[in-house]
Amino acid sequence: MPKRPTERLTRREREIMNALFALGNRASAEEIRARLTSPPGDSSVRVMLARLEQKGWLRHQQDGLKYLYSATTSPAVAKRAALQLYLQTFFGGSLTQMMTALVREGSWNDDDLDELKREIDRVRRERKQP
Amino acid sequence: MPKRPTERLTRREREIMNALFALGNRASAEEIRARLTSPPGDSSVRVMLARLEQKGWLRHQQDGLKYLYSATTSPAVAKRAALQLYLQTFFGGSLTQMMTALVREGSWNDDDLDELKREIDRVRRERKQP
DNA sequence: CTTGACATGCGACATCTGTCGCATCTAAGC
DNA sequence: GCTTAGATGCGACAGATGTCGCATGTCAAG
Repeated sequence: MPKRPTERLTRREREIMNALFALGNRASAEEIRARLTSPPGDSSVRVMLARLEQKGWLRHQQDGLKYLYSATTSPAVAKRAALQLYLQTFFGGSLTQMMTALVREGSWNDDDLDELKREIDRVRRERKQP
Repeated sequence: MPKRPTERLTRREREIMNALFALGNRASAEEIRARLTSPPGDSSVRVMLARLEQKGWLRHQQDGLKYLYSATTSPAVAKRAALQLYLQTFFGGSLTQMMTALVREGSWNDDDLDELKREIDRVRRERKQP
């Protein structure tokens, strides 16, 4: 009966979820609090965490005295959703367009570019034999 | 005297800004409204637009009878900020890591991969002569 | 057993959000 | 000159949001 996340996230709630993902989807109230902009009191953060859990976005597990929180939605799914929104907003939904733009605009060193090329070749090679 | 955006954006406000960028940073209230999830009444949207303008995130210009809105922050800057947040949240801030991950996970066709490689080569070549 | 250091969670509350109805104001057509 | 279609913006308002203080509970050290 882990309730499915339904209601939408507020600004602070979204911020908390992001912090949680940045922390590897496993963190205490205090670790999360430290990552928030203008960190509110610990009390406030725990209220938000409780609300998020209530809404079905989080679960917690006891760890000694404290709770460790993690998202019910997997990071992979959240990551994909966030990217989708970003693409839709700034690149008309085109992943290719974004990639080429980033290659062009990013500040890359030769090693990065090499690695990227290697990755491309590897993917293409694996594609040949399905 | 175009006031600098200061206060933070609410969920709906963020959604409106995103819609505006997706529309090429130049759109009417109605065009924006159509892009929102569970579009509210037109009256509501115009209140939000007015608030955003009040807060310094938007400006408007008359176009016949109606207003055309655009962000005071350039799309380029907004794009960069959004990416930064995404990277921080899901890839520890590493652009390289994200790129290789996307090459690996994305569903690419050969043309896309070719174009990407070509872009990489072009960037590397231009780098050689600074 | 008392005390401290940490945690959780409840109740309260000022403010912000999101939404709408309606009064107005053009511009164009009868 | 009326009327109509399409816009803007004001005032109101219920409910959501974000914050905190404090009561409570637990473990470990004195």
